[in-house]
Amino acid sequence: MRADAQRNRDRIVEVARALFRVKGFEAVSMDEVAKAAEVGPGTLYRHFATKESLYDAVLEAWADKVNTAVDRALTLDGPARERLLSWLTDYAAMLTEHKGAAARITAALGDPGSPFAAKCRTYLGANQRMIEALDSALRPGVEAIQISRLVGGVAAVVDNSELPADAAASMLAVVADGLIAS
Amino acid sequence: MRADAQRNRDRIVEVARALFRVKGFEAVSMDEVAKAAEVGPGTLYRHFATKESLYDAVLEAWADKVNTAVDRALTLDGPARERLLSWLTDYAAMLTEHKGAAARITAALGDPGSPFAAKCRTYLGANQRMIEALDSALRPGVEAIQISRLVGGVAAVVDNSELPADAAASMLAVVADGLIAS
DNA sequence: GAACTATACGGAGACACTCTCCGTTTTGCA
DNA sequence: TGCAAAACGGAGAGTGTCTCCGTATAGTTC
Repeated sequence: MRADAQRNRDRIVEVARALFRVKGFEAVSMDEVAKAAEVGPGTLYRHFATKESLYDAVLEAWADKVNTAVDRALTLDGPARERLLSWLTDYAAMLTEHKGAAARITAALGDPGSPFAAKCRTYLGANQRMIEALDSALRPGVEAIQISRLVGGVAAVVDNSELPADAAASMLAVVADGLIAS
Repeated sequence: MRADAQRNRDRIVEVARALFRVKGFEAVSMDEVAKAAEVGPGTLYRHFATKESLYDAVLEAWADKVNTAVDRALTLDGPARERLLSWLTDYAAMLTEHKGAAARITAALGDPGSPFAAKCRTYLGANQRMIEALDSALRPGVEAIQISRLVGGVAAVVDNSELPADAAASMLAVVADGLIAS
């Protein structure tokens, strides 16, 4: 890639990240991103064929955070319920970090053709590791995609309604209790 | 209201209901509704100032179904868990009946200014009746809005990803177990 | 049943948004 | 320095929501 192209691409992603984070996916127009990055719409669309693929690039650094968080959660001591709840809380917090991301990523969970497919694999893998670690403490037959969808659903509600952290926590507590074998 | 206006209004709602149910909220344009109802865009927008208010009118008959369903659920016998799960399943099914409705109604739960506010009150009331009926079988401190949000979140995920009924059932089972006092 | 007025109709179009085409400019290499 | 390939960016096509306003119609009054 030519130096000017690389510069423009980097600037677009940086500017778009700031806009998306604050205003959410829908509320940011591609023209707005192009203007803020001081490029023409044509340039923007050559780098990112659709608005979703731009969003995907914005979320790129994010998969790392998930893996770091699950590593941390796996090393914690304590009862299974506490460890699970701690992980689900971190997980939901990361999903709501960018407005609109939770619903989008969760909707893409079963769709390998989605632009967010790589993010989904990361999330599913993280939940799978958690399942294996907690093992017999969980209800039998629980799958990573179920956990991903449940927490994704909670995160999407929190995100859409802009709920405070304690509302999220009380919903996650219900989910965690439901996931623990009784 | 003049007779021709009433005729047009009725036809618009009828046509819009059919379109929304199949294609979902986003995929139906107001022009499309106007053409199908054989009125001009101006007429459509005089009756329904926004697309959301048209959707609200389409869902009008729906509140009755919720109240009927909760009445039925309250008369059932059996263990609390079964009764709760039966109600949550019905509730989720009604939310996913119209594509896109679950996320929209759930997002409006805490917003009295939303066009869906009346629907939200119906849902919250139904869950409140269920809470009172199950009483001590539920975890302490659970509120109608929590249940509404949890099930709304599950329904939105099911709707977005077009999941089969058994995927919905396994998620609702987790939620129901989490809601039952342990 | 004719005239009149308030009400409703409907199409042209303003505005916003996503995305494309193509003439112009810039870059990096020979 | 010259040149080909790559990238730029703006005009505009296509689609969507929603508005304005001249025209048509319903319902009332005589």
